[in-house]
Amino acid sequence: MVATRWSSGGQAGQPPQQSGSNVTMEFKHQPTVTLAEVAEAAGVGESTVSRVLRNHGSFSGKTRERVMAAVERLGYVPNRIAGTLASTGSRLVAFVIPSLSNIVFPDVLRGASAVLEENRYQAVFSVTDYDPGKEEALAAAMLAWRPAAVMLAGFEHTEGTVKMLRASGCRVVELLDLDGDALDIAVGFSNRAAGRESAAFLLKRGYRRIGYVGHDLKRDTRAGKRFSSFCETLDAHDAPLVAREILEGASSVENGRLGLERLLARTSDLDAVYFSNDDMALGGYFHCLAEGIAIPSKLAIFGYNGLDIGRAIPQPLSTIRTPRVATGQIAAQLVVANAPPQAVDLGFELIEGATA
Amino acid sequence: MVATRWSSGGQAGQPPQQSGSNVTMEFKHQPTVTLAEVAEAAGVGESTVSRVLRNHGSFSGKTRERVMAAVERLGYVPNRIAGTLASTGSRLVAFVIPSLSNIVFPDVLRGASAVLEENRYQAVFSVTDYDPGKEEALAAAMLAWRPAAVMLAGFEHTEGTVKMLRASGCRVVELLDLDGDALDIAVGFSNRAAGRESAAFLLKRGYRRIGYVGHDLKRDTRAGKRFSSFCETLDAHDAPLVAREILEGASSVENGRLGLERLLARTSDLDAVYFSNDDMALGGYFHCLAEGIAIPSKLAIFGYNGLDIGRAIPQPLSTIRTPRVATGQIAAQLVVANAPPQAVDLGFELIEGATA
DNA sequence: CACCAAATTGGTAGCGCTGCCAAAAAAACC
DNA sequence: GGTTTTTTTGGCAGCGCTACCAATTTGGTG
Repeated sequence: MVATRWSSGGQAGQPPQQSGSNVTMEFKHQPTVTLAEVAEAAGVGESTVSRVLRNHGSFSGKTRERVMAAVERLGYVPNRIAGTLASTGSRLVAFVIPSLSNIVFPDVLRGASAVLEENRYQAVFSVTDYDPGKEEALAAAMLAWRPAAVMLAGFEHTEGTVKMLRASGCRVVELLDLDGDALDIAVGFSNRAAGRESAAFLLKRGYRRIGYVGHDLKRDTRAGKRFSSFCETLDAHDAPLVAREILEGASSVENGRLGLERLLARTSDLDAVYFSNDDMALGGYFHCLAEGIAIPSKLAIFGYNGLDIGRAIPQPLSTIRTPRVATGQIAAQLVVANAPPQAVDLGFELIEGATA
Repeated sequence: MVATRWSSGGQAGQPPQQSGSNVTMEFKHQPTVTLAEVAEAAGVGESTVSRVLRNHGSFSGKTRERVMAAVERLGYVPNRIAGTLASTGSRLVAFVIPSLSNIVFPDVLRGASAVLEENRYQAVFSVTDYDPGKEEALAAAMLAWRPAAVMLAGFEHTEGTVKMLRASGCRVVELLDLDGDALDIAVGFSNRAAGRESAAFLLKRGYRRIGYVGHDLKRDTRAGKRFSSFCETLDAHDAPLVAREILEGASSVENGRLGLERLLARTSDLDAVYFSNDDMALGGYFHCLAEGIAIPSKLAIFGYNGLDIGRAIPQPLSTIRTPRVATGQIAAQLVVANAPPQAVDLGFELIEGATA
């Protein structure tokens, strides 16, 4: 694998080049049409226009027509900033997520975004990189937009974050975890149960010398919960974890591959390895493919997440499939409906696959 | 691969269950602290508080302390909705993206989000599902938030979208494409060049009987551009495309696998296959693994995107690596700097890999 | 045609903050 | 000490819209 060359003119990081065209175009905001102007043009009052546009309150058919005509003619676009300020409660929903590299979060956003768009809500987001301090800062910044709800990953937040969210008066949804006390609404599944069932499955299949390959557990606390209950279950069945390899940094296929390589270098007689998630597990799978390690006869592999790609490899990956998109959907539905505080358990599905 | 059971209490899709706890908690917005209250508490004027908080204009050290103390004591959180309305120009940046399933877009968001957060901008997004009509509707909804900029994928938009964006007066950034006329700013690379170079590479390697497996081209116009210039290049070298298999729906590993299977069923004597992207190519790769088709001696595989996973499989995938994160970063930087209209070519990198 | 209820409509006070301007206080200077 | 500058301050008019309320029109009734 060789990087041959960079192509097509510009190089990344170079000062941007300008296209030949219109360099002197608009730079500042041009005067924008307001509700008052529409009202004037339509020959009606401001509140009437507002009512027509929101289809709220009563107005006659011909008033409606005149207003819509004026809106069309002037190219009016309502200003939701002003609307939100004037009314009570915004239609913004804030997502404070750990990462966009881990497909889990785009999946959640995808589910939520579909529901929110249908209900004319707007999603805003920021990324914490799994840093609780950054989470606090970003949550604070989010609250400044007075969202209808803030959605966060899991239950582990700084005191400051919790205090702020409590005081904010907006809905709080904690996602993808159920092992802990919810601030308001929680939607997800139990990571402890997932760890437990993964262990139980491997034991049931007769594996006894089990190892673990994972990524940074202090940051990804949900992975940490899976791992600890996985170990507890092994202990309870008298087959304690034989070896572990924890890699710095985020989960990735490459880290999974590297992790398994290192683990086996130290402890070669394992019969199964539990990975912190499917990305890592795929790395392990590829390592075995490349090294000619027979799966699952020589070594079994078990992941977590149930990514689609796990079903497309020659031997379907044994894993636990989590309802990530549904988590986003349900969370959004509850927010839209202003549902009472509750914890919703979406469960998960154990996929037996062919690797364990 | 068998789905054994759903676990841990709840079932997905079932009516949400309530946790035993506090069902009667807060439902409506609690009174929130305003700037005026802080001013009162600190014994200064409103504008003074505003100046201190934004660190703008002048004020004495002790005034600053008193204000900050009051802010702390009351737990004041500035209201950016009001702030934005009162000032000129918002710090919202709107992303109207085709998909969150295709990793390309989370990658772009990731790059952009980092830069935006540093500059105290806020990202908002919505997802079009590659539907130009939906793009128009969502762009309109976005403009209602009076963003500083709207970021879209590519150049193919409806007339209505273009008109609206032009009239909006806000900055427009078109991402991931360079083959067309930009409305304002464009950041990306040439998909046509990518298609051309992919073809040139395969030809240079001596492949002559080349096929294509792709996903829905009408929707993903950038993939369409790559494909058409790929074909033109083959034609120009007297080795026209031998066969193609276009699958409905989004790109996925499974579709790639299925596509190659179908393609080979019809045309078995190909020596190389070009895929619409790496997801599809990985599917093809796995198909070959499963069927024992030797790569690249019996069949070569070439992708597009340069996903990390392509480097972790036993034979690194031959592909073109695109600067997705950088695209987001540069785009965000240009917006933050209010740069003049321009087209920035970030180029791409051809990875020779081991599959072609 | 007078009279009352229902359906429409317009006026206007904010929503919480910023930007401008003039007033007040502090510092510098003669 | 008296000015002139410079630095700090507070007041207040909006930003564009919604919510409330009162005014007006419409429609029906007796």
